[in-house]
Amino acid sequence: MSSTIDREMEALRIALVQRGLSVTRQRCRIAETVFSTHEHFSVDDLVKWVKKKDPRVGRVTVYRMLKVLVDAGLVEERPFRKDRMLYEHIVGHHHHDHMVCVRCGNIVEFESPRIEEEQAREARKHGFEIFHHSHTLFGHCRTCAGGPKPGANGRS
Amino acid sequence: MSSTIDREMEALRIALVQRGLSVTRQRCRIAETVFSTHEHFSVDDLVKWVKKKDPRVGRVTVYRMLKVLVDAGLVEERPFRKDRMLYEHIVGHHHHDHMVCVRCGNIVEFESPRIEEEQAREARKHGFEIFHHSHTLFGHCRTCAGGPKPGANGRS
DNA sequence: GTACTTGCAAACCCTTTGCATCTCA
DNA sequence: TGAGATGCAAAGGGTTTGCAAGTAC
Repeated sequence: MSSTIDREMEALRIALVQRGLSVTRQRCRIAETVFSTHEHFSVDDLVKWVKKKDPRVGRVTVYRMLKVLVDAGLVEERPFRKDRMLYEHIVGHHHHDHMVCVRCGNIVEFESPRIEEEQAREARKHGFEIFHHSHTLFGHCRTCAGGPKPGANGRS
Repeated sequence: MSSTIDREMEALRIALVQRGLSVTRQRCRIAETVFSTHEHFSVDDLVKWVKKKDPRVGRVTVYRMLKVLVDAGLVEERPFRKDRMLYEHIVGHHHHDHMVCVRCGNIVEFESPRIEEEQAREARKHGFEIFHHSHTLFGHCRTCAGGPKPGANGRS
């Protein structure tokens, strides 16, 4: 199982070298931490996790390392919240989109090849060249929507 | 033509009264300004436009009024930029999504009933109740992509 | 006249930057 | 050893809040 992380750490080292950046203790700790999570996290979350392993890693370094990880395509930004940026560790090239529960904050992932196709068609139609996209549904998850609802078709 | 704005101002007054809020000079100036634009704007843009009409309207009131307008469904937030929030005046119930050019900042609007359907199907599948969604493509617009590209099929 | 609104300034909070010290290569 | 990395503290920049003065109704 840890071989997945090993492979990702190898990809990281390559990414660093390609950019002329050094492989430092801090960068490795941060990357390891990111690679071992599959939740959406804030900078603050990441700082806490990393500091638990090694208190000698500073918040500023985490910010700077996240930029590198995003640039290398190992992490993606998720602008789900207006007060802070969230990040997600990207494994391989498996793409998915999100449904965010505005009540409990739960995040459900989904993927739809049909949407992707249709989206590509729309882009072509407008002469637009897609680099990446963000498709997010906001509402209530099964739990939050299901609670106080007998047979009705509720809406806030 | 201005009857459209008149109708929207009427809707605004109703929205205010329903919320137990007063119809003040500032709120009217801000709403008029929002209703007469169809571009995506930042708080700063709006403050400038409103102050041009009436310098006695403060930035804080604009922030507060935008919250009311969003809550009333007359304006929507567009989290296209990480450094500041953008807003858009919603006319009627005509929904559309966006393609944002990361080079020139140009915003192209598109709509696809097929995507909407597929999206609703995905939500149903996960027991998710959609309130609103955000679907944004980031890349190069026709102009920016068309420049230095002979026949290639570029991707970042 | 009273309760709500406004707007200034200051506070907040996330993020970035300046700079002296430290570390990788 | 030297260029690059780190981390502290402070600055930056958008957004929110406290509060006294002003306004709608």
